[in-house]
Amino acid sequence: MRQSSMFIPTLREVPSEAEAKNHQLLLRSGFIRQTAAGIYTYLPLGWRVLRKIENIIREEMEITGANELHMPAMQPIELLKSSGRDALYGDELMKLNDRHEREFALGPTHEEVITSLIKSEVNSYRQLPLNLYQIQTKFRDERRPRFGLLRGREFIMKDAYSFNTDWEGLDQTYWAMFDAYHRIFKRLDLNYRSVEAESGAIGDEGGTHEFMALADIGEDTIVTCTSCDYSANDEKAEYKIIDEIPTSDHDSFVNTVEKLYTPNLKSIENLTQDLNINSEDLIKTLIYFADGKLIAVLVRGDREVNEHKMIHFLDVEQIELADTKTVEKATGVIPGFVGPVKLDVPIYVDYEVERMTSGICGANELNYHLKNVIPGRDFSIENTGDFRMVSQNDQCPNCGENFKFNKGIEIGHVFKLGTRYSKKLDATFLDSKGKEQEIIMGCYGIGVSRLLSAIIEQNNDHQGIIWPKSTAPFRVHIIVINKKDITQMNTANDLYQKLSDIGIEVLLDDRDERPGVKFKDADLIGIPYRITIGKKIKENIVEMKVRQSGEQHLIEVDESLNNIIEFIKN
RNA sequence: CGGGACGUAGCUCAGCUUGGUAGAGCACUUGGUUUGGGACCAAGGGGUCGCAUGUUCAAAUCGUGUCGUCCCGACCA
Repeated sequence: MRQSSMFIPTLREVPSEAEAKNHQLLLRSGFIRQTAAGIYTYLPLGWRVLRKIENIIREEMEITGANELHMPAMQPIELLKSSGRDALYGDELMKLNDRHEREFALGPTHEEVITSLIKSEVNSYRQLPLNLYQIQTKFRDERRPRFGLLRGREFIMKDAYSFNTDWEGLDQTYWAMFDAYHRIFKRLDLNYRSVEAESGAIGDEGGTHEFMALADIGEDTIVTCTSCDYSANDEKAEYKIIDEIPTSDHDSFVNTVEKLYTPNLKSIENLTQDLNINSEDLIKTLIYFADGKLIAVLVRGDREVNEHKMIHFLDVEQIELADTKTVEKATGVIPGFVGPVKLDVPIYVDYEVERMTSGICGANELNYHLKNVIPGRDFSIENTGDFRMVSQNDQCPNCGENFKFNKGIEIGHVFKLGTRYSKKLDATFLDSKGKEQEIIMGCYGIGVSRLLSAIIEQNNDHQGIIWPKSTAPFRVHIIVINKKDITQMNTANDLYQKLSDIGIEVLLDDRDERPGVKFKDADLIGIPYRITIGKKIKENIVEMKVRQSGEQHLIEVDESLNNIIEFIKN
């Protein structure tokens, strides 16, 4: 491709709308432009890279036996109602009406569409298993679109759906897809991890893994063991439960409960400072709505509640922190002074609190806390479990070694759905004995447009993007220093033609620009190999520079083709 | 959805405090000189200052509202 005829609007300055590195570079190097918050146009270079990513995905999907199809972005709302997901997604669904005032939604994913298709087309176990996928635009009206392509409201996703007759079959498909994802992300040269995960609004019945590209900008935290191969999203992460919880308040268990005057000390921080105590000696009481019902969750003062663990333990759909008014009504006091003693709300006690010898908690009375409160004696420890987030000092649940924490960008997610959707949509088949069974499903997503951001986030320097070979928009960038110099231009054209003939993608900078401009743009765009044709052409020499390492080579024109090919191959 | 910031030329920003006919750099057009790391000279084009409304003789500037964009948090694949 000749650069003079390609639309690559590079920017000298960083647009004020972009904060994240990958977003700045995508805009500056002319890969994307913003149309609205979280909605982008992919310019020629950006689209080229997206197609490369898609093709790698396609190749690996075909290996697993998945077939590509294409579903509509627009879905009748009834379809989403049938699974209950219209309510679950709520305002995140992009809705619209047709001329007959029929309501539609722009698909956030396609479980319902494909399940209803399979329901009408598949009747027999002989037609299964099936694995179908598409690469398509998805819509989610995010509360807060962020970081360019990382969290968009319109984005490109590869979504696959598998249909099996039994759980063993699903297991096979699931791990085949899991392996395919590893191959895909390796081919994309990403630094990533696969982790145990929570399933969110998609839902699962048999487990789920996420694939996380490591990056400080990532919105998720992943926990990995420093010794064994345990790794999990911190939403999911477990830890080794320790029986002995030391409490600094040693002799308190012999004492009776004592009331403390704590005016305006609402936060853990206030309390620890003012009373000169450790946050580990505090019992934090949080009032939640669990599917509309009020509950109280107790964790140690230095811990955070893990709402996902609560959802699983209580077997509910949703859990949400109660507002101040509700808390006041239920406990008689505002948040900050709530405690478990004589509390008229079901109490769920984290293991760690259960093991405390005694603690300090809210008194359910304004400006008062209670001291020497003993779990089991002063409040019920009937319902106990692991209800908290992991922390830096926790140990691996498998081997007991220390954890390492990283930030990650979720680039892929695989789910064992089981019968979650087939049950609700009544997608069944007749087994070999003529008995009606629900189809066992799995689904598998990759955030395609998000990958563009993730790759750049991991591959850049102060000059611009450094594309890995697998996804670079072109393999070689030829720069002609002076296009009016006939020898330079002829050599460039010749080399361009020869490389193109053997299938190497070349961008030829034949623009009438000064050398500095061309060099800056080349570094910004980040094509792996740059060949400069300039004044050394008089000595029959061209230059090659590797974007990644910065190393340079002088090459004789006559040998250039072979040398370049030799070099590019590795 | 809570908190905060910003909106002036295609881009980056100044002007606003103290109201008085809208600026710079880059980009763009034309001509010329240049050509190995974002050139130089000369001459140009381009903005109802996000929108609405109020105050005022007069609003980019002050007030109110609204829309948009970004950041932090909450939430979420």
